[in-house]
Amino acid sequence: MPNPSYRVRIAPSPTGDAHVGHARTALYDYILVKQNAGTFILRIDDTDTARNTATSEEGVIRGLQWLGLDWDEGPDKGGDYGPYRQSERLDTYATYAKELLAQGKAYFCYCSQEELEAMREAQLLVKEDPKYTGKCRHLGEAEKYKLAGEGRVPTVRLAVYGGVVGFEDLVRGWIETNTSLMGDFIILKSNGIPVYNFATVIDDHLMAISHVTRAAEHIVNTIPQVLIYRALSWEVPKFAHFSTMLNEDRSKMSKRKGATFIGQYAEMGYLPEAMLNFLAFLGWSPGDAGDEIYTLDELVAKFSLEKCTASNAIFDAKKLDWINAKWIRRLSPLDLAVRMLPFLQRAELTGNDIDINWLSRLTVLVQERMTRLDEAPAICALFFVEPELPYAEIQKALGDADGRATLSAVLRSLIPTPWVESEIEKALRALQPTLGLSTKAYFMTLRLSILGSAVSPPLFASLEVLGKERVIARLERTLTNLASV
RNA sequence: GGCCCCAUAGUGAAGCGGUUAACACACAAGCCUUUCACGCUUGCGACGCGGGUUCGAAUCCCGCUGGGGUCACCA
Repeated sequence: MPNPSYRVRIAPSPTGDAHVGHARTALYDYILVKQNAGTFILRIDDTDTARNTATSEEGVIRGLQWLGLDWDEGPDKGGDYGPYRQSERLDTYATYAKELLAQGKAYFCYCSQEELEAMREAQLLVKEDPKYTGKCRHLGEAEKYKLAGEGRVPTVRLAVYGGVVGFEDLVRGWIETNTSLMGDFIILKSNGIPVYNFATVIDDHLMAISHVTRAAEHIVNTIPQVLIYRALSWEVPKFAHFSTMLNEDRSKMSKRKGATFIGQYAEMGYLPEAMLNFLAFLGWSPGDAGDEIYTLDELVAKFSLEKCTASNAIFDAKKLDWINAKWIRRLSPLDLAVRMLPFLQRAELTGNDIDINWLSRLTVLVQERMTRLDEAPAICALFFVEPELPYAEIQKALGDADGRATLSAVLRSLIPTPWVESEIEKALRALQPTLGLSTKAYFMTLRLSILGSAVSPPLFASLEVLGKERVIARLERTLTNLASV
């Protein structure tokens, strides 16, 4: 049942490119929204002034756009709940911090970083779990005045009173912990900028987010967030924490080990359709038997949070390859040609002046032979540049047969042949019985002599696409060189 | 180390107290075939360990082990 009150957000921090983990969360968000005729929101969580970069916001946006996961509200689109960049909402956070301060639910903390570090070390020394002692919680006005007079700029901490606090997770069930294990935590840094947990709560509430979806590493953040919701007397949204994606060695996916940014996958020649398909099945499955090739629409039809797994999943590049190959085969030749073109251009096999219809004909020949777009240059090269012809191999394929005579006959038969696959095949087959070569040896000789390799797309169709002139030229080249061997 | 999450073949997973423990990728073999690839068929291969509960546990409970996360004026 569609429910327009579904408001789901993806909230990346612009400290890098779009990560594959973000991509999967965004995909699930997108699906949830589509299923419920809801609203998908992009919010930029840029409260980390030290690590933000302007270009990474663009990178994140570009990545999501490449995947085709379009949002309804965001910094680039506007919306009724803006601004959508946390750095532009600082006054809002300050307002709520003041409210909590006024109610005595939060307080100023004048401790310096050095003092905090010293406290931590002292606690560690006596084997206590380090947590803020609450030293500044009950400071009198005079003391505050004095500390401020020393030039100390305070942070704001939320007073935590202990007790068991929990929340319902849509993929994991009830999760709780004893908050007496945590100290009063900072909600506003001394520079006036809120800490992630505080800003997130304020924004999720003000933006009327119904479902807070994110990766499992945020589970521990949820408890302090629940505390903030309570302090503000706000209702908590629904939470869903998805499994962590791991490298093949079971470590967390990181930039150091293989590709983690979706831009990298685009460059390697993965299709966005394949990427989405693959990511969807990492941490979720429809629960029925059958192949796992799904379009976005099919995912929207089948997905449910209840079927998400809570256990970590290893990012299996081999399976991604298989899905990508499947998707490449699903594209129309023209579509594939258009997508292959940038890879051919990057390899300098062609420029912009290429005939896309001719490329489509070539595409048909290589479509079933590619798992990634970046293989296109290697597979297609023989149609663009003159290959080295492997004379020794040709000689070997010929065996005892006379190479000169054989190729001359082929040349004579091909020159008058109308240049379409069926005619080429007819002519070439008709010639075979007169040559005293086995079918295998005959076609291998032709393949090596014209296509330059024992491994190639189908012979007759390749000749057609190559064009009569180039075929004749290559045969003549072989003929000359064989003669001189 | 404390706290939290997780645990079915190499990988992704189905399973929800009684099954010959699905399916998909990978791997192996065969078929198809003028090469490669596609496709098809078959095969290999799993409930981490130990206690309970029960007539009966992959399924429920406890412990252990293992993996992951998190312990910041990062998000």
